[in-house]
Amino acid sequence: MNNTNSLIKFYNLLSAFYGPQNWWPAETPFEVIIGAILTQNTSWTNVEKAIKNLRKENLLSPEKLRDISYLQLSEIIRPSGYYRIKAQRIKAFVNFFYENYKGNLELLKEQKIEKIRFQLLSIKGIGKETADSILLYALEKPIFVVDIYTKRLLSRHQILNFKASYEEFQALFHDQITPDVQIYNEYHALIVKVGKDFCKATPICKGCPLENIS
DNA sequence: GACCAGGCACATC
DNA sequence: GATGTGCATGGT
Repeated sequence: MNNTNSLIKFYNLLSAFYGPQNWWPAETPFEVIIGAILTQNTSWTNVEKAIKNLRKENLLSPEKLRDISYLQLSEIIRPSGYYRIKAQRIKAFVNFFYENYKGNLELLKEQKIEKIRFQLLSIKGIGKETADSILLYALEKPIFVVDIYTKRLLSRHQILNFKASYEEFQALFHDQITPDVQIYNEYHALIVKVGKDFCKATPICKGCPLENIS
């Protein structure tokens, strides 16, 4: 199969099989950012417990997270795992957010995508996937999010070696799919969905909508 | 009890 | 640049 067409074919098959994913599962863009940090190497069900705790304590705002102590925050997000380090990371983001943008998402959103990405990556605890998740799902910028499922899926379909760089995976999507926030949103969500169903660390290819491709 | 989950930073070679 | 390790809870 021609790789130029395969990513589009994958998308069409996944979209037909699963339908709309309605991502990101959050009530506000700010909540997306917090969720993006909490879900690092962590199952979403655990993140949900932490988000639920935050909501119960009415902490899902920049001001509240700025003012709460690190120790209290870490206990509240404990169910998400890595809770001490994640509390630091949330604090680091919120500090950056106030120092540079007064805690105002609209101000952040006005900036150029390259500038935002560079600034996010300079925050300790925010790497490429988290930065791109924030850009796409919270700030609605057309950038593709590469995650473990993306690497498994494309490597298993012989499109790219699993050990290829984040940028190489991302470039495939950017080159082969016209940048579009809604399409990138849906595609990444579909990859996570099919990944959870079929493309785990030990894959189950039987029944996968992409089972018979290439 | 082992394995896995929507990463990242840091040490070492 | 590549590889190894710590970080941690909760579901299967």
